[in-house]
Amino acid sequence: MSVSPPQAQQESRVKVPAGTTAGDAVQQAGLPSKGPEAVVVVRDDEGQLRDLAWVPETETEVAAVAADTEEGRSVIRHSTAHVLAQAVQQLFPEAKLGVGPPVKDGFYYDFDVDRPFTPEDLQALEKRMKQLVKSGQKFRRREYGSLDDARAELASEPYKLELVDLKSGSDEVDTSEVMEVGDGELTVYDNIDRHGETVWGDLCRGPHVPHTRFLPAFKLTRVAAAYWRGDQSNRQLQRIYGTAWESKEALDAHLEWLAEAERRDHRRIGAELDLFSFPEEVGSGLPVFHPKGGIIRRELEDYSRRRHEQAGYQFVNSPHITKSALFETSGHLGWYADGMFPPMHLDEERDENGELRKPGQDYYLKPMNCPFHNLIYRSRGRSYRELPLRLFEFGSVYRYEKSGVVHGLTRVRGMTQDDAHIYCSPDQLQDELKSLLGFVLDLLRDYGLEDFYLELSTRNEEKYSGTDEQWQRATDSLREAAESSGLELVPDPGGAAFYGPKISVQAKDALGRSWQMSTIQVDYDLPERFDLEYTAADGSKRRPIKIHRALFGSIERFFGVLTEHYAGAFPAWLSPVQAVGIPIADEHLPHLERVFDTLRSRGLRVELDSGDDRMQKKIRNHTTQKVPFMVLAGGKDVEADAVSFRFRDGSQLNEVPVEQAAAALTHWVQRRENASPSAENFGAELA
RNA sequence: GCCGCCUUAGCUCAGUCGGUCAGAGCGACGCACUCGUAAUGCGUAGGUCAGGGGUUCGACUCCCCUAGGCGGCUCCA
Repeated sequence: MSVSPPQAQQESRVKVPAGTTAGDAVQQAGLPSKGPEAVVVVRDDEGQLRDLAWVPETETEVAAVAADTEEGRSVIRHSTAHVLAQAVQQLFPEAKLGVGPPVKDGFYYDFDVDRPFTPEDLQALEKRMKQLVKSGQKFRRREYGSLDDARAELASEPYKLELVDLKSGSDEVDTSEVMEVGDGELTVYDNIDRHGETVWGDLCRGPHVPHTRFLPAFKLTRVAAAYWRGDQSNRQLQRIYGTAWESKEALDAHLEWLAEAERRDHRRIGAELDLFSFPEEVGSGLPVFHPKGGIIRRELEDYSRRRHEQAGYQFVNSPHITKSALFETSGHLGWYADGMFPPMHLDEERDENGELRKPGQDYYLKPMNCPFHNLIYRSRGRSYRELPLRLFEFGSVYRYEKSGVVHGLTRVRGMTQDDAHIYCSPDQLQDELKSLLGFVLDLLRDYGLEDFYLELSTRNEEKYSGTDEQWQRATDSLREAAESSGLELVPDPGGAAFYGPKISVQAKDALGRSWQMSTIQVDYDLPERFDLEYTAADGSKRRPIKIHRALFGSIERFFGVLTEHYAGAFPAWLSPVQAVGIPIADEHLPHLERVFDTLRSRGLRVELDSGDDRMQKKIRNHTTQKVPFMVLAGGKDVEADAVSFRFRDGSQLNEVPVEQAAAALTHWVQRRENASPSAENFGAELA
C-alpha cells in the first residue's frame, strides 16, 4: 500500500485592504470557499494564522491557507475539538474543560468528569457532534476586556482559570505554546447558532474555521486518561481522541492507513509467522524467539558483525550481572536505579545467633554495557597507537520498565544491544564521528531503511554530570558531524543522557512513521569516572574521549521495526524460508527434490512441501507465510528440466530452466536484494 | 507507576437476564482424493471459561485480589 500525502498546494497570496475581512478579500480573489481546497484561515506577514473574520488595520498581503494543507487541517482539527467539548458539556453538564489542541492526524480534548467515558459515550458524543455541525454554527472570536472579565466568565471552569492565572501570573511559565491562551490578548471563541444565539464558548487563542460547514469529516477514536498539564502529580483527566479531515475521502484514507498499520503490527505478524512470543510464564517484556525469528535475528546480526569487523571493530563479551560497585562508579545507580531490576543480595553469612558474620553484597542485572567496556579498556596500559579503539558487543541488558510502558518488541525489559564504544583522542574525535555516522547510515540502508533525519539531544539541566566545557565541546562535535551528513537536523533540548549529548538517527518506515534507530553519544564523563588513560607519543598520560553508539539500538526493537516496515514480507536474504517447492502432483516430486538439493547445497534456506494438501492450498499457505519464492514443477517443467516461479504478489514465471533459476535465486539472496521478488524484477535477473 | 478496557480450545472469536451454552472457523491429527498458480471432502482429539478468593440453591456470567494483554498518560541510560 502506498499512502502519499496530498501535494502541498501552491499558496495564493491575497491583498486584504484596511477595514476589510480577510474572508471577503479571499472571496474577492475567487478562491474556493467549499470543498477540500476551501480557504479556512489566512497567514499574515508575521507568519501568524488569522481567522477569515480578521480585519487588518492597514492593507496587508496574506497567504490563503487551504483546508487540505497541514496548517489547514490543524485548524479544522482544533475547531472539531471545540465541537467535541460543546457536545460533552451538553451530554455531561458537570464536565469541566481541560485543553483541546490539534495533534498529528487529529485532536484531543481533556475533561474532568465524574466517571470515565465509555465507548457508548463516544458514539453518543460523535452523534451529537454531527448534529451540531449540521445545525450550522459560527465560530466567533471575542476579546476579554480584562483578566478579571475572563475570570468572571470562567468561574465554573477551574482548569481554564488556572491557565488564565498562569498567563497573568509571571514570566516563569511560557504560555505561548498553550492553545487556550497563547501569548497575545486573551480571547474566547463563541459558538453561534443559526439564530444568532451564543450557545457555547471556550477560552482559546484560535484561529478557527468560520463555520461548522468547514468540518466535513471527523471521527472519535479512543478515550484515555491523561494527567492535567502532563504532570504525574496532577489529577488525571479523561482524554477523548479524534481525527478530522478536509473531506470524507481524506478521512477514509486515514482510517485505511490505520487499518494497514494494524495489519503490520509486529506483535500480530510475530504470531502469524511464528517468529517470537511473550510467554506469560517468563514475564512482561521478555520475548522468546522461535526458530523462524531466530533465523532472521541471526541474519541481521551476522551481517552487522561482518560489517563491523571490516570497519575495525573488535568483539568483546561481558556478563549479565555485576557487583554494585561498577554501577556506582559509572553513575548509573545514581541516575537510573529506578529503572534497574532490584539487586540480588548474595554471600551474606550469619552466625547461629543471627548476627552478621559476613555482610554480603549486591549484584545487579546490567542495564548498560559501557561500564564493562571501560574495564576492558583499563585492563592494561593503552597506547595512542591503539586509538581509536573500537569495542563491540551484542550485549543483553535488562531494564525494569514500568508496567504500563512495556510494548511488543519495541519496549521490553530484556534486550540485546549492538553496543559499541570507541575510545579516541581529542584530535581523532571529529573524523571518527563523521565516519561513524556514515557507517551507521550505510548499514541501515543495507537493511532497507532509506529515509532519515537526525536529532541532536542536548543537556538536561536537571540531570547531567561533567563540566560545561566538556558538554560544549561534545555538543559542537556532534553538531558538526550531523551537519556534514546533509540530513535534516532537529534539536531535542534536554534529551541527552547524563554523561553526554547524542545524535539519534530517526528512520521512516514504509508507512511514513519515524522510529529512533541508531544513537551516537560523545562522552567525556565516563573516562573521568573510570580514570581511563592512554600514553601519548610524548610519553604523557592523556584521557581518551568515549563515543557510545548503538546501531540497531536494540535488536528486538529493530526486529520489530523491520517487521512492520516489510509487513512481514522480509527480503529474501532475511526470510526464514527463502523458497518453497510445490509439486503439481506427487509424480513431480523427484524432479523438485533434485532442484532443491542444488539450492540447499548453495546455502539457500529451502523447503519442499510434499504434504498432501492440494497445490492451490499450498500456494495459499506459503503466500500467507510470505515466502518470497514459490517454486512449482509440473509435467511441462519436468519435461523441459525447468521450474515455474510464483511470487508473493501472485505474478509468475513459467518453465525457467533449472540451472538458470538456481543461479538467479542464489544471486538474488547473496547480493541481499531488499525488493520483494516479482515476475518483473526477478525476470530481469534471469535475463 | 496512573486511568480505562480486555483474558472462553494452539489461533481468531460466538456464548441473551446468573439456571443443557462448553460452541464455530482455522490449525493439529487420521482417512480418502493426486490436482498447473490463494482454501478438496469426511472424521478425531483439544477447554479447571487466565489464576485465586467471595456472593448465591446455582457463577464463563456479579464482587474483590493477582498475573498477563490492549489504548493512552508519565517515563525511556
